[in-house]
Amino acid sequence: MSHTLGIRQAQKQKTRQALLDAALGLLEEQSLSSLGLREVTRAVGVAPTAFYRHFRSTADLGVALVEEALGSLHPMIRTTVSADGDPDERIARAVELIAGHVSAHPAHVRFIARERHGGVQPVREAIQQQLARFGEEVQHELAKDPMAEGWSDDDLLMLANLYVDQMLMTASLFLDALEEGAEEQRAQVVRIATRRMRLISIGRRHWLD
Amino acid sequence: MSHTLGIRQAQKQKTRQALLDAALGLLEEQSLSSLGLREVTRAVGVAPTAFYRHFRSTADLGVALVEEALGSLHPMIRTTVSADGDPDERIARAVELIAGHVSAHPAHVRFIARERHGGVQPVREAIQQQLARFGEEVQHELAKDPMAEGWSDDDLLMLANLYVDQMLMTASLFLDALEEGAEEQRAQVVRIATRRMRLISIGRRHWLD
DNA sequence: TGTACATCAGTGAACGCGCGTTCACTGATGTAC
DNA sequence: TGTACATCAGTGAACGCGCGTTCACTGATGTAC
Repeated sequence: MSHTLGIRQAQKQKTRQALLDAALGLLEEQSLSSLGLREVTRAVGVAPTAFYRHFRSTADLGVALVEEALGSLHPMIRTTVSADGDPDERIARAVELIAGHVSAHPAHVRFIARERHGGVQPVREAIQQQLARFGEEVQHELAKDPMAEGWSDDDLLMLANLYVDQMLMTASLFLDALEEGAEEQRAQVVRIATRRMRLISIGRRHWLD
Repeated sequence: MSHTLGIRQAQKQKTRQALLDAALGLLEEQSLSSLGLREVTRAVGVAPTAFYRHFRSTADLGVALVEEALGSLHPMIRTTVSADGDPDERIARAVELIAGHVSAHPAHVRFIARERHGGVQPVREAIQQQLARFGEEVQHELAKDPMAEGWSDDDLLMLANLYVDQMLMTASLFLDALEEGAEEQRAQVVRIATRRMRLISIGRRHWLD
C-alpha cells in the first residue's frame, strides 16, 4: 500500500496549494512586488493569518512558485534538446513543445517571464538559478552530439544558454498570442521562432569553419 | 536668441523631471506596479497632490519613463548596426557601446528590462512599441548591407529583432555586473555576448547556403 | 510703465480603506498508554 | 478499544500605518489694456 499523509498534513498541503494557485491567478494582472497577502487569502477563503502557517511572506510564496513553474521542466528540456531527426524537424518539434507548454501553463510562464527581472530579489535569484541549471543541462546534452566535436566547454555553455534564452523568448511570444481567434498571430510566432532557431543552428554548424 | 520658457513652465518642468528621477531611483528596488504616488512625492519633497499636476497615475509616469529611457536611443542603435569594419570589430564595438550605455544609465536599463514583461499594461505596450520600432530601424540598416542581397523582408526583420533582443539581453547581463570590483564578471559578459553575436553573425553569413 | 484681473503649480487637511502583523483562541487530529 | 493529553492549522479581533483621491486654498506668474 502507498504511504498516505495524515488527515492534518493532507489538509495543510491542500490549503498551501490553494494559496499558490490563487496567487498565480492574481499574478496574471500584477507583479509579485505588489501582491498582497490579504488578497491571496481572500481569494482562497481563509483568514489572513492562515497565510503565515505556510509562507513567511509573499516573496517566500514567490520562490515556491518558481519551483512549481520550473522544477518539473528539466526532463522536458533535456529530451527536447537531445531529440534526434534532421535539424529542421528537431526545431519544429521544439517550437511545438514550447507552444504546447505555454497553452497548458500560461500563468506559470507569465510569472517566470515577469519575475525574471522583477522587483523581488529572492525570486529573481531563484529563477536565475533554475535557468543556470537548464543551461548546464542543455550543455551536457549538446556535448553528446557528434557535432560538438572540437567545441570548448565554454562555447558549448554559451550556445546552451543562447538556446535557453531563446526558448523563454519564444514562450513569451506565444503568451501574447493566447487569446482565442489569434491563430494567425500564433502561426506568425511559430514562423519567427523557427527561423531564429534555424539561424542559430546554422551558426552552430559553421562555428568551427 | 533662443526661445525661453516662462518661469512658470520652467519650474513645472523641473518638478516633473524631479518626479521622474525620484521614481526611477525608487524603481531600482521594486516594480512599477508597487510604486506609490506618495513615495515619489515624498522623495522629491512636494505634496502628494502635486503629483496630479504632472501625471494621472504612476502608470502614466511609467509610460513617460519609457520615452525617456528609449526615445533617445534610436540614433545610437542605427549607427551601431550600420557601422563598418570587419564583423568581429563591429561586434566588439557594439558590445562596448552597450556596456557603456549600461554604466551611464543603469536605472533606465533596469527599468526597461523589468517592465518589459511587468505588471502594468500601458507601460508594457509602450516598451513593445519602442522595441518594434528598433526592430524596423535595424531591419532598414541591415537592408543597406550588401550581405542582405537575396534576403526576404521577413527574414531581415527576423534577424533585426534577434539583434534587438540580444542587445537587451546583453544589457541586462551587464546590469548584474555593475558593482565595483566585478571587473572579472564584466569581462565574462563581454566574452559571452561577443560569442553569441558572432554565432548569430555566422548564421547570417550562411543563411542562404 | 502701471494696474487689475486670470491662470494655475503647488498646498494641506480630510476621507475612507486595505494593508501586514500580533495575539490568545478553538477544536479537530495525533499520540501515549 | 478507550481515555487523557499534546499538537497545531486555521480563526477573528485588534493595532497602527500609509495609501489614493477630493477639495477649497494661496500666491507667484502671466496677460490685457
